[in-house]
Amino acid sequence: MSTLTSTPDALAQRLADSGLRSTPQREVIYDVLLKKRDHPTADEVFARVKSELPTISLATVYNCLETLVQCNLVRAVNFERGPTLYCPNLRPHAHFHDEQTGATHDIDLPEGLLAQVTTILPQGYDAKSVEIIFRGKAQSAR
Amino acid sequence: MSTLTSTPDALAQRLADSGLRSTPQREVIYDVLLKKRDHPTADEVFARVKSELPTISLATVYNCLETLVQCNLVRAVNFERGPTLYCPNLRPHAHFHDEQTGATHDIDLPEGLLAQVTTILPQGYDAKSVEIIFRGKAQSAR
DNA sequence: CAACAAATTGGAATGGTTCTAAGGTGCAAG
DNA sequence: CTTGCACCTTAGAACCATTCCAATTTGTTG
Repeated sequence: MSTLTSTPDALAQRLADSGLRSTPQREVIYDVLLKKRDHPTADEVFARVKSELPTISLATVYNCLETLVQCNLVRAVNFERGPTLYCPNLRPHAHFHDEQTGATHDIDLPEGLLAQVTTILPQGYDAKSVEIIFRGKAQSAR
Repeated sequence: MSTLTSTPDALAQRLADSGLRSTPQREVIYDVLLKKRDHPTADEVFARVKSELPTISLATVYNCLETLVQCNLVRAVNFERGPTLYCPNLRPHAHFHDEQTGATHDIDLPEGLLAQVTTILPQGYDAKSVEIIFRGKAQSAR
C-alpha cells in the first residue's frame, strides 16, 4: 500500500492511478526489469521480453518504458551519447559508470546527501531532481 | 603557462602539446565557445561559426569539438536524450537544467564538494570524474 | 619544391528513437 | 449481448544527431 512497494502488482495500481490499462506487454516489461536489476537499453529489454511475448514490437517496448517512466516505476538514464538506460531502482541513488566494462552500478545515497548537495544552488534555483554520475573504474571482484 | 588559462592562445599551446595543428576552424570554433559562454549543440556552433567561416562543414565542427574535448578545453555534456552540449567552463561546476526554458546554467561548486560527494562510494570504486545535474526551474529574473 | 602527414569536406551511412496509420482489445451504455 | 469508443499495439517509414568514407586541400619537412 505504501508508495515504495515494488510488489508485482504495484504496476496495475500505478497504471490505474494514471487512468491507464494494465496490459500483458506492460507487465512483462516491468517484470523483466525487476527480475534482473541492471540498466538495460530498450533494445536489451526488447530481447529479454521476446521470449515471453514473441510478437511484441520494438515500438511497444519504447511506449511501455515511457509509460513506466511516467508512472515513476522506472527511471530513464542517459550517460554520454548512446541509448537510454532504464533503471528500476527507485531509491535515491547515484550511478557509477565503469569505463572499462561499460557497466553501470547503483550507489545508494546516505540520508540527506541530496538535500545537502542541493544547498549549493544559489537563490532562485528550485531543483526538482538531482542526478549524480561517477565515472571511473570499479574493482572487478564485486 | 598555467593549466587554467583560457587565453586566446591556450588553444595553440594545447594543440601543440598533443601534436595537433592549430587550424582556422579549430580557432574559430574555440573562440565562438569562449565568446558566448552557454551550452550550444554542434549544430548551434556550426551556425555561429559559419558567419566567420562560411564554407566550414558540419563534419569539421564535430571533429574540432571532439578535438577540443580531447585537449580538455571544452566539456561535452549530455542530459536526457538529444544533441550533445558543449561547455567551455573548465572550473568544477554542476549543471542546472531549466525544464521550462530548456536552458542550462552552470553552478559553481564550493571547494571540496566533489571530494565530499565522492566519499559515498563504497570501497573498490575509483571515480575519475563526478557529474552533478539538477533539473527544475530557475527564476526568470536572472 | 616534392612528398607526406594532418585536416577538412560533402555526402552517404548508421543507430537510436519517434511517428504514423492501421488493426486489435476490452469496457460501457444502450 | 453488441455497438461504440478509447486505449493499445504493431510494422514500417521517417527523423535526427552523429560517424564514416573517400576525395581533396593544406602545411610541414626533408
